[in-house]
Amino acid sequence: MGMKKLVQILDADYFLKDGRPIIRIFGKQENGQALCGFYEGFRPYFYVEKNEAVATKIKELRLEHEEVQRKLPLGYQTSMADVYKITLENPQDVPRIRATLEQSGKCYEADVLFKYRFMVDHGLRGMNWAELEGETIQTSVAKVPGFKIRSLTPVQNLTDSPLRYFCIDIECLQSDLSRAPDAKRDPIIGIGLAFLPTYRNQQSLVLLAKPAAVTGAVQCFRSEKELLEALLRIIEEFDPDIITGYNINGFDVPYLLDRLKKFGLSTAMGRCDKPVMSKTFAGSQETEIAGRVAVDVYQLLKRDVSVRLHRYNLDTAAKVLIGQEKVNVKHTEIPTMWAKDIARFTEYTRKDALLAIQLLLERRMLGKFIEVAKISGTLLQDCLKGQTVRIETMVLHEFKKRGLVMPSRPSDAEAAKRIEEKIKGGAVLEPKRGLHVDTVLVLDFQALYPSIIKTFNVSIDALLLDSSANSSALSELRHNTAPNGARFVDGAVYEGVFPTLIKNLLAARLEAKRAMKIASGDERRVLDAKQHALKILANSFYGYCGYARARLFRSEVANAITAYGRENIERTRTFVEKTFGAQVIYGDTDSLFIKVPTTDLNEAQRIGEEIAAAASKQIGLHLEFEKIYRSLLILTKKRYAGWKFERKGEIWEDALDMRGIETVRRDWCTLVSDVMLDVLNIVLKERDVGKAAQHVKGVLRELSAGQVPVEKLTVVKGITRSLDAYDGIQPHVELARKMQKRDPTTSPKVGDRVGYVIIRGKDLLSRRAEDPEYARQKGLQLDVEYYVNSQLLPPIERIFEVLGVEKGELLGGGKQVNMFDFGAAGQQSVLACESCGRAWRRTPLSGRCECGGTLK
DNA sequence: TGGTCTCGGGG
DNA sequence: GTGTACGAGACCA
Repeated sequence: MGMKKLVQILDADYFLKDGRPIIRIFGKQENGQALCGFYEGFRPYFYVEKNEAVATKIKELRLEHEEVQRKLPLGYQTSMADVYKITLENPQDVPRIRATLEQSGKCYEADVLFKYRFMVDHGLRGMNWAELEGETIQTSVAKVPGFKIRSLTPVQNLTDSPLRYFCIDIECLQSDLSRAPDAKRDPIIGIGLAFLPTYRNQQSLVLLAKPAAVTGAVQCFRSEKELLEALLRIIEEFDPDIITGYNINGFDVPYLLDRLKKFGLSTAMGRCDKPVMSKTFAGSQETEIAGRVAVDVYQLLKRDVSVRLHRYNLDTAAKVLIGQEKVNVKHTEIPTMWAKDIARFTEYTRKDALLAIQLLLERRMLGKFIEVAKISGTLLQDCLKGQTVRIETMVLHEFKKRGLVMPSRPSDAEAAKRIEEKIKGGAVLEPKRGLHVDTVLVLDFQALYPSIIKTFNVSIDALLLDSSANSSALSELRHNTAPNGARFVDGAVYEGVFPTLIKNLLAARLEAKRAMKIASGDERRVLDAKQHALKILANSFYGYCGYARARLFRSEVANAITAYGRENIERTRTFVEKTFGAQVIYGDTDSLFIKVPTTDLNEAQRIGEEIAAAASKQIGLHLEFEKIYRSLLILTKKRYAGWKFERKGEIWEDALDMRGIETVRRDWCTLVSDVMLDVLNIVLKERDVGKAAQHVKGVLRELSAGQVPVEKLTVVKGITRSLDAYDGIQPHVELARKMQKRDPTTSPKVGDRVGYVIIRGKDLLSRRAEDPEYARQKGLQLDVEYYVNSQLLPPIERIFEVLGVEKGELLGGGKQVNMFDFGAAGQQSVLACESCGRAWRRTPLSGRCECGGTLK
C-alpha cells in the first residue's frame, strides 16, 4: 500500500517514454504546494464502425482491436451497435490510423485529446480534486515534487487550493518607432513583474538590462541575456500557477520566446522541461505553459460581455475598471527615458505589471472560469478559449456514462456545408412604433432555450429519424413534435443527454443561489461565480447545436429550439391579449412588452406578476415580471429607448434604457451624443416633444452662432498605419498629412489618435479636416452646415420621425429665425451630380460622385 | 439591408 | 498535439 495525496487538478498533459505515453497531472495540494503526478500504462483508443472493409484493414494493419457495443449518436437509438475499439501505443499514431480506417468506415472519438481521454475515463475534471495513490519519486521530468500514481479517484467538494499569480510586462528598445518592435533586432531592456503572494517580500519587481542607480524593488543586469536568465530563475523560484499580463499572448510571450531562442536559452517556463508554446491563428493567439495557466487579461476583457469598453488598451481598462491609470508616457518616449530617466522608466514598467495583475484580481476575472472548469470538466487553460470545448467535455463525460460515442469534429468541407443549412432565429414581434406614455410592463421567459430543451427533450440522441427502417415503429413511441417538424422521444421514455445536463445545471444553479443568501465574503463571491457559470453553460447549448463546427451539430435540433421559442411567444401574446385584454406592443425572442392601465408602479408590478403566473401556467414555460417602462419610444424592431423602473429591494430605481440606439459612435462628435441624450431624456421623462424640438433648435442656433465649444465638435480617430499606406481619403488621415508638412516632429504617428474639426471651404470634405488648436489660432470658421446636416441631423431625425416631427420643423420652419441657410431643408435631395444626375441628401464624404462628375 | 474587409492589443 | 478556432466595426454594392 502506497501513500495518498489529495490534489486539485490545475493542468494535465502527457509525454513519451520509449514510445509509450505517460500522463502527467499537475496538481495543487491543500497547502498550496504543487505536485506532479505520473500515470503509466494508459493507452490511446478510439472506435470505428464494424463492416467488412474495416475488418480487412484492421487485419492488414495488425491493429489491436476488440468488438464492443456502443450507442451511435445518430438520433434516438433503441439498441447498441457493434463497433471496433482500436487500441494503440502512441497517441501520435492515431491521426494516421484514423485517416486510413476512415476510408472504410466512420470513426468515433478519434480526435479526443489524449489528456481528456484519460480524464474522462477516470472521472477527473479540471480544477476538481482527486486522490492519488502511489509513491513520491525523484524525477528530472518535473520541476516540482513528483509522484508515481498507481490509482486515482475523483474527490468532491474541497476548498480551492490558493493560487500563485505572476504578472509580466516587457519593454523593448525599438530601432524604428514607427513600426512594431522587431524581435530580430530590438532587445528587451526591462521587465516588470508583479506577484501574489509576494516574492521575497515584494509585490513587484523591475528587471533592467543595464546597471543603474535606482532605489526600490529593482534588479540590474549587465546584459539582456543576463536579464532573461534572471527571469527564468525567478519564475522557477516563485513557481506560479497563473502567468498573466496584458496582451501577453499577442506580444510579450512570443517576443520573449524569440529573444530567449536568440541567446540559446531555454524556453521552458512551466513545471517541466517542455518549451512554452505560442500559437497564432486567425487573429487570436494563445500560450501554453505546461503545469501553469497563461491568462491574458486583454483577451478575457475583450470577451467579457458584462463590460463593454470603447477601447481595450490597458490605460482605458485600468481607468474604467479599477480607477487607475498608466504612467503617462507615450511608447515613443521609451528610448529617451531609457537613456535619460531610468527612474521614470522603471516606474512606468512596474506600473503596467501592477495594473494588469490588479485588473485580474480586483475584478476577480478568473472566478467564473474556475467554476466553469469544475462543472464542465475542462482544464482551466482550455476554459479560457471558447464555449465549444466546455460543452463537448461535459457531454463526453455523460456519453461515456451512457455508452454513447462522440462523432469526430467536422472537416472544413462539412462545416461549410452546414453553414448553408440556415438556422432561423427567435421571433421579433412587429412593434407599435412611436412614443408610448402609458405604463409598459416587460415580462421575460427565464432561461427560455434551456427550458425548451428540458421540457421537450430536445437532444440529438432523442431525435426520431425519418430515414430509419423502423421509423413507423418509432412513431408509435410517445414523442413531442416541434413546430419545425422535428420529433423527440418523450422524456419519460428516454431522457436525452442535453436535457439531463441542463436539468443538472439548473438545479445546481438554484442550489448555489440558495446557498448564496446565507453566505458572505469570499464564499459568497465563489457561489456567485458558480451560479453565473452554471447559467452561462446552460445557455450555451442552443448556440452549440447550431454551430457548424460542433461535433453534435444538427440543424433540425437547433431549428426545433427556436421554432418552439417562436410558437411560445406567439401563443403567449394571444393568451395575454385574450385573457387580460392587455395590448402587447412589442416582443423579442423571450420578452413581451405589455401596456397596462395604471401609473402606480407597485400596482403595475402586481398586474405583471399576475399575468406572468397565469401565462406560465397556460404555456408551460416560466414567464417572469422583469421591469417597467414609464414611457417607451420604439423606433423599429430592436431599436427603442425607455424610462425604466426596476425594483431593488424596497425601492424603485429608474434609468434611461437604450437598446439598439447608439448615442456614442467613433465618428460622431460629442455634441451629437449630448443632444441625443438630451432629446431622449426630454421625450421620455418630460414627455414633451415640442420641448425636445425646441432644444434641438436651440442647439442649432448656438452652432451657427459659433457658441458651441470646439471640443464638442471634435471627432477623434486613430492613425493605424503609416500615412502613405492609406489609399482612400479620410479626414483624420488628410489632417495628419497636413500636420506632417507643418511640423514633422510633433505630427501624429502610427498609433496616435487625431482629433479634427471640419472647417468651411470649397475643397473636399476630408481635406477640410483641421487641428482644432490650429483652427483656433488661425481663426478658421467651422463648417456649420456639415455639423448640422452630416453630424447632428441624421440620428436626431430618426428619433423625431417616429414622433411625427418633420425635419423642416427642426430647422426653424416658417417664421423661425433663419440664422443660417441649411440648404434645401425638407426637399428630397440637396445635391445632384452634373454628369449622371445621381442625387444625394448630404455631401458624400469623398465630395464627388462615383462617376467622377462634380456635384452642384 | 446585407455582405465582405480590416484590425485589434502590445512598445 | 488523437487539436488549426474570433468578432466588432467600417466600408461598399
